[in-house]
Amino acid sequence: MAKKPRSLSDEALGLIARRFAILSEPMRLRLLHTLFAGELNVNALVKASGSTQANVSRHLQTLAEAGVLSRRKEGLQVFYAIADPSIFQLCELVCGSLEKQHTKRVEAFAR
Amino acid sequence: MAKKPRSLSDEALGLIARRFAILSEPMRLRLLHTLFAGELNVNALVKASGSTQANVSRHLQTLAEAGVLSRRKEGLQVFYAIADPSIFQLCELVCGSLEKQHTKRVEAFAR
DNA sequence: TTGTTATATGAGCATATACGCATATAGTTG
DNA sequence: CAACTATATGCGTATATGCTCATATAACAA
Repeated sequence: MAKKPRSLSDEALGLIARRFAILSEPMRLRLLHTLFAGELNVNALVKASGSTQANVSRHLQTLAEAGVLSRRKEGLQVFYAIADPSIFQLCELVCGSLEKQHTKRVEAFAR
Repeated sequence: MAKKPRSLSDEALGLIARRFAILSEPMRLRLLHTLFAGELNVNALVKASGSTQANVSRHLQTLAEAGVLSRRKEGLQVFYAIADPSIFQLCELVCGSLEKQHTKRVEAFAR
């Protein structure tokens, strides 16, 4: 069922492209990677990322609006967590693909 | 082994982000989707995409440079094909995730 | 050679967005 | 109420990139 050819509308293509665009910024990937260990508040993410509070806040909002992160307010603090588990698999897939590419390049020079 | 926590360098994050950026344009996704059926030359892709020859050529080059497509010259024509099979899984994952999101939204209104 | 076809590319324009700075808002404490 | 903390946001700027138009290049044919 997962293998049947899909016919994609312009709207669907736009949504898919948007999802990839969300993941196309190194700073957002760093935040996601930090959140792989579990829920964190903004301040913790600011410290872990080495970026500014304003910048981190904006990226978190972008990720939350896209449904990638969940947002939970507790007093003064806001906690973000990964809401879409497919993110793990997406990153694993891309990492694996890039590693394979790199291996092939190395082998091409080694012969 | 695939589940061990990865520690990602800035360079690795940049490469991963770059791969996602490659997939973040609707026109490139349309070209990839068309190529799911098999190898095609530029002209066929121009017709299938409804875009201009210059634009399609540029996008194909972007995808080929990223290692997503392969390039084969035969006389006057150039044939492109999907070189990285992980693309199929990436698109399936994203489509599945977006469908799930949509379903949840519908259910939220239905209650 | 000249002409024709298929593809690639240089230049300019328009748009999107990441970032920094300053400030606003919300919640807590006194 | 004021003061403090945690987070969000408005604005300006710089950069990246997608698109169009025109032209260049490459391969083939006559």
